[in-house]
Amino acid sequence: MNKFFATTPIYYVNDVPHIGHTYTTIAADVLTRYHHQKGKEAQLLTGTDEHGAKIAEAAKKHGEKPKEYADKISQEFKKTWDKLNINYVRFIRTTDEDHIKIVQEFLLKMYKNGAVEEKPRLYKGLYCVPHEKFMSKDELVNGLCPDHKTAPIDYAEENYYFRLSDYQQKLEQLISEDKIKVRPLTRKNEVLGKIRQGLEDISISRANLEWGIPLPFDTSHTTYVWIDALINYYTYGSANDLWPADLHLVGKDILWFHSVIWPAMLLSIGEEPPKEVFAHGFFTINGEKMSKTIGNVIKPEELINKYGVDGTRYVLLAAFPFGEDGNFSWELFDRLYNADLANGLGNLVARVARLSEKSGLSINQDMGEHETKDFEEKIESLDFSGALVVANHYLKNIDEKISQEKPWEIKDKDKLQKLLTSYISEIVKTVKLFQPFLPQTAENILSQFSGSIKSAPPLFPRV
RNA sequence: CGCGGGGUAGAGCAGUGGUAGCUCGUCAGGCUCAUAAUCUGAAGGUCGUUGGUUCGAAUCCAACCCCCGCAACCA
Repeated sequence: MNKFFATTPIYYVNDVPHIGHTYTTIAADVLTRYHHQKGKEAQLLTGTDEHGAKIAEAAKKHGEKPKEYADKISQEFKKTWDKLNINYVRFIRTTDEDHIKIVQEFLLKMYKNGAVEEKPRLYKGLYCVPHEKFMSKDELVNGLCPDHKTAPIDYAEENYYFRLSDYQQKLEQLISEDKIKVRPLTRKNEVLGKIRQGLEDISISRANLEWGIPLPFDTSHTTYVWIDALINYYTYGSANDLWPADLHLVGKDILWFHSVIWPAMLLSIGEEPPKEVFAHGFFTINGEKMSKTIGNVIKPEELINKYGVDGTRYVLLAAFPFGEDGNFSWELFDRLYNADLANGLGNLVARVARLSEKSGLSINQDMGEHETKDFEEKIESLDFSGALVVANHYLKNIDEKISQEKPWEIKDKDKLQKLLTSYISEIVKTVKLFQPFLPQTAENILSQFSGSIKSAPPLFPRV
């Protein structure tokens, strides 16, 4: 029980990383680091999702093979996470050999257990390629897909179906009893409501698409990309004795796949469903939906350039309650960065370091840790912004105490050093709370406050 | 009548029956160790609207208005 296995979604390589991917990944990393700090064997899995018609098409447009194209974009994600100090245990790709093998084993089990219909069904209809799904006539506007403004193609193909409807009762029970914890609660209710409206069997294969994993029981079909993608968690988890996953962190758009379809797939092969699925909110950008068409997509580099790696990690999680939508604006993020990091933590460290340096203080003892249930409860329920409010209160208290005690007026060296040591003790304890959020900064501060203390350049220059 | 969430100070939020709170911003004052920082204090809200229950409602009930999610390039 002493493990914590968390996942981010694996990101689809039709798009380079943006603030949304970054948000999910940082949250997952913070939580994993927190559990690690608590002494658990905590592991974070992330990666990229690379199959499907959309990728095949995008590659073609660039005059590349799908794999070459996927390699390139996948690399972008990996580079971004490395830059952001994401401590993943593995960067999994759906084109990895072990994944392909596990997908095939998984599907074969499903098939043998009768969870997949023996024969494919013929499906005729209008197919929207960018959507990768069939569309009904009344979804179309003037014969075009309302989202993509393209005409769907007449299409008939045979698909294998997963008997999802068989799991309706079981899923309803597991979710309502929190055996599969779906969070936040509003999402749980939403999912339950939708389940009660009835589950339909779903297609899990494509007949005319080469860029995918062949079905083990009918190699003329490839695995539908979503099915392939979900299994990634199990590819790593099962091979490393980590299953079931403790947490799938997802965006609210893909909650259904993770809380319903994926658990049903696992049940169909006799495996345990994930313990928790948490869906966080989305960003709007200055009040508008973030979209490539509007062109208001925020890239992680823009954030890093302005706030630094730790600043970016902090500001994203501190800005809004996790789980709800938040409206991004540079003004808001600037304010938050200046108030909490530059004026708060950064300045406090600077003022105490300077006073300590002047008095020739040297620290050689372990400062211990805060006992703070409040903080723990918040972070363990993924209330990151709430947890940070708690941590910032500690800092505020130290600032107040310094202003009251006026150490700069104290001439008696022993008395002064005793005071300073008490400040440092409080700072160090608090910094440990910040550590999962600000791993590099925390390390810097901890080393600055051990041994003979020196002033240092600002940790967080004002923006 | 598909299901659900929400509307509280300039901003972001907390507050589920008992004199409206937090963080930021604004204004005034103090301090000088510090990143024009920090500390103290103040201003600022008829808690979406209307009606009801109650000794008492942001909090319960009803109706209405407005935003949003499930529901559609995408986290």
